[in-house]
Amino acid sequence: MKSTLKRKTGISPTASRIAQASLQLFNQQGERNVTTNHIARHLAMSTGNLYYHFSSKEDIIQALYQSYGDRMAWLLAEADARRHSLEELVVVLDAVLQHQWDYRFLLQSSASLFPFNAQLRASYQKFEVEQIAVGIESLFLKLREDGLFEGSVAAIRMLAVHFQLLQAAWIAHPERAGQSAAADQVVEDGRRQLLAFLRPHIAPAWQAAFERVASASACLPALVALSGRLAGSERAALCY
Amino acid sequence: MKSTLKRKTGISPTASRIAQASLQLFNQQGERNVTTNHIARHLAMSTGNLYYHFSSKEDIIQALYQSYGDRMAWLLAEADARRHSLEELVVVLDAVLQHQWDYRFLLQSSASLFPFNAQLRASYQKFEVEQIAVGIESLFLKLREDGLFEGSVAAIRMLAVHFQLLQAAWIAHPERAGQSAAADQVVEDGRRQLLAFLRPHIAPAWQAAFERVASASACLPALVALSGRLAGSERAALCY
Amino acid sequence: MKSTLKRKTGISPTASRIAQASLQLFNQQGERNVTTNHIARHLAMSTGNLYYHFSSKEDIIQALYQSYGDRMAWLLAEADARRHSLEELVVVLDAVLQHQWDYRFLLQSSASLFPFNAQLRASYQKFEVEQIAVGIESLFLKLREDGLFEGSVAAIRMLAVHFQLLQAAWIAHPERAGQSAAADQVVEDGRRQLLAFLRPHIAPAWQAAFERVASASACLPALVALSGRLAGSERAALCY
Amino acid sequence: MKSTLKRKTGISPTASRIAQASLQLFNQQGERNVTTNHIARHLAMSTGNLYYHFSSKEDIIQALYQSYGDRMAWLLAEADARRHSLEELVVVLDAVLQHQWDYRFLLQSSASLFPFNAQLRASYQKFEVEQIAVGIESLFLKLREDGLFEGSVAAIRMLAVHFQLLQAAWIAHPERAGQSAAADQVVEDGRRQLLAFLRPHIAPAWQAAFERVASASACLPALVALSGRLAGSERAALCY
DNA sequence: TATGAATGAGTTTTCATTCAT
DNA sequence: GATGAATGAAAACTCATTCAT
Repeated sequence: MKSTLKRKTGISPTASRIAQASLQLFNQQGERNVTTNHIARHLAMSTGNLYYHFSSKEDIIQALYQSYGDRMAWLLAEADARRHSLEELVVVLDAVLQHQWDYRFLLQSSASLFPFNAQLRASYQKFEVEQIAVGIESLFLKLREDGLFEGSVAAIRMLAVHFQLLQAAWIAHPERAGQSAAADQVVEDGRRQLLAFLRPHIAPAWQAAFERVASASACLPALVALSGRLAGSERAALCY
Repeated sequence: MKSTLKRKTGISPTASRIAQASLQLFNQQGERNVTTNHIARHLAMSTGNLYYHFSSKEDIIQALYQSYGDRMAWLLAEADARRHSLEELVVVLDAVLQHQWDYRFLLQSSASLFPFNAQLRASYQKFEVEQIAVGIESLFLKLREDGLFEGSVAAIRMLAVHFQLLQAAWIAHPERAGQSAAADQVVEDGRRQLLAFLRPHIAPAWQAAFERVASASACLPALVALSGRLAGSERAALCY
Repeated sequence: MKSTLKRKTGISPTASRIAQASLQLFNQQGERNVTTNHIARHLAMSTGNLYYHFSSKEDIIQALYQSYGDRMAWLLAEADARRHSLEELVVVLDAVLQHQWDYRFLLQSSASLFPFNAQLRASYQKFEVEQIAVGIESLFLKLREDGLFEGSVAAIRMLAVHFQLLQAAWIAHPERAGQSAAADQVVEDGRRQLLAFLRPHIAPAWQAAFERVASASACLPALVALSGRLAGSERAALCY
Repeated sequence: MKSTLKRKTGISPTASRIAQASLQLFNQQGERNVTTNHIARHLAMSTGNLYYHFSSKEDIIQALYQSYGDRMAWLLAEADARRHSLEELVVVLDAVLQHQWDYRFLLQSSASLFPFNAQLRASYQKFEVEQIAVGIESLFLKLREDGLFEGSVAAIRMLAVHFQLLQAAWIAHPERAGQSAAADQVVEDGRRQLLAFLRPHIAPAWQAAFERVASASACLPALVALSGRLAGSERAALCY
């Protein structure tokens, strides 16, 4: 698992550069406002070369979506593996928020990306709905069985849906809460808000532990170290 | 307050027809995929005439945003006025969800509309942040003072933010929750989910009343009548 | 029947100009080497305007094919109506050759136009195969019944096919016979060659008349007059 | 004279493979739709390598034209050598038709290949006009002197031209005669049609022999054997 | 010989906007 | 108010060809 932007093992470094630059520009200026010419020019590269590596603009977005979904699924699996430690769960939450922030153009323009784009819709079904949504629901239900959450199965299911919606909405519209776009701040505030959202559903037995974790700043050395393990080197390569 | 699509009192009926058709097409096909030529053709009208009434495509969106914000602010005032009756509050919630659904293209593509669009950004600041967000927060704090909500001021503030995010996310991405696009269903499910979201924060004294309202179907005659008063004639004019 | 380049009654003069210019450029330089930019520039017109009148380059070719087929079918009907006069038949033959010469790019590049072009293939089936080919066969069989041709039905059927192939081949590759591209010369030589091709199949009773017509030059006043009636004013508008 | 695709004796087998693949793809998909990248990919070869062996796409077509013309001239010489046996003449005719079918893209798109292509035009002059056309005319005139054809020198000259045009048209547009693209069928029907075309010009003394040959199927062992000698090994190398 | 990434001019097409009538 | 033809800049994408290795 080197770089999540590599679609297959051995993808060319140029394709990787194109994907990275596209991600950066899409995030900064909006996918709509970034043309293939912009991307190529940004990389001091000919359009022809860009199209040598990707068959279309859609193909680039598709590849980005792929790598977004891949890592998202992996993070979900991590959360599942670490679900007995609240501290580690929060670290994963941070990593998820950071990841969504890294690919925020997808969350911000997914609605405008979908109409009349069969391929992306298909990917969306596969990743977002079938994997991510199912994974989050499953995680929440397990946490309920572990005793973390109180409430009926139906209630926890709904909680999972709301959690996912809030997560995405937070990333897509941080400015709605009067937030400027400093990455770390978005992640930290996001964590705080999501934890606040979950608080009423935490079982009494866990509340003390929950408050301890919730009030801890992101800078605790242990968390940082763990976070490093999760989100480490490859992120540096992807995000501007 | 006849039609919320009129920018000023006495605006031409043609401009109104243009705005209505644009809203319909934007919602159905995505703003990105609807050209000014489409709109004009849809109205069996010349492009030139369209540009006689609106100075640009952006101007149309601006007008739609205006009318969206106007009614939104009015609904918020209604909620404030009716905040002593849970039944009526829910009616307003329905009206808000319906209104957001009517203008869903704004919620779905706001992120992709903003970059490099100073005017829209300004409107956004004015309406969404200064009015709507402030209004919701203020409403929630008043409801807290009325005894409906339990929690610290900070907690209720956060609740208001989450409430607004969830509302918007629910409208913008109904498919994320496996929801098909049947308007009435979206509204009804949205109400149910938002109430479920609020439930943990309802003070014990109100819980019985809350459950009564939450379990009531949308078809209770009284509610319908009230809803009619709220969402009445102008909606018929706007929505196909 | 004003101009065969008008697809419907009342087509805009600009669309007509585009079609005419395209026909001229396609004939002169080959469809392959003529871009929509060339056409627009040739008419001192913006590309956008060209695409306002035709939805694609294919659409232009389609329109040309349409008008080619329309007039071709009409000429065939004329031939049928005049089949009792050899003189008049020859006049129609001239008109057909002239018409094919006017649209020679179609005959020259039909093979390269077809692959992967469903619409044109369909038009081709409709016009060339179902109308023209059937029409020529039917004409030849009637002429056989009139006593002009000798031979079995099968033989005359084959004669009709060969006649059509020769006609097209003559227009498509006049240079193959060492012919320069002077329009009138192509037509006159084509007529002579096609008549020579038919000669062996003429029944003895008609041979004297046939030779008289075959040896007559194209300039006989009567023929010219008749030809004028057939191929008259609209040709001037179409062909450079 | 090993492979007609070798431009000089001893040309590299790679160049040969390129020419063969190009021929195949041009025939199947039309020269217009086959890019040099297609050809290279089809051969699992790099573009660079293709351009090492041929200086341009035109160069490939040129080479194909060369080998087409070479074999055509050779077949014509064969026809001349065998002109005293009708049976053998027909075998040569079959070989010619097969050869033209093997290179049908040239006949189908010659018109669209010529404009602005000086080299090809030159080749065309050299092969088609100076050699093939002259050769066919000379053959027909000799056959006239041998007593096979009746008619004036001028008439036989015209017959030769028509024969060549029909041959090419038959190959270039088999669909024009409602013919599907099965190679053997095209050849067989072509022979039948061309013989029917010649029939009226056969001198009475030869008619019995002519009918015998014309009605013989292509499968007579002797013919097949002879055909093998004519069209043998090199065809296997050229055609997919 | 061979590779394959890179080039760049060109192609079709789109669309917000203008303008003469 | 209304028409609709016209504009032009820019978008996505293609492809013959080159070049460093």
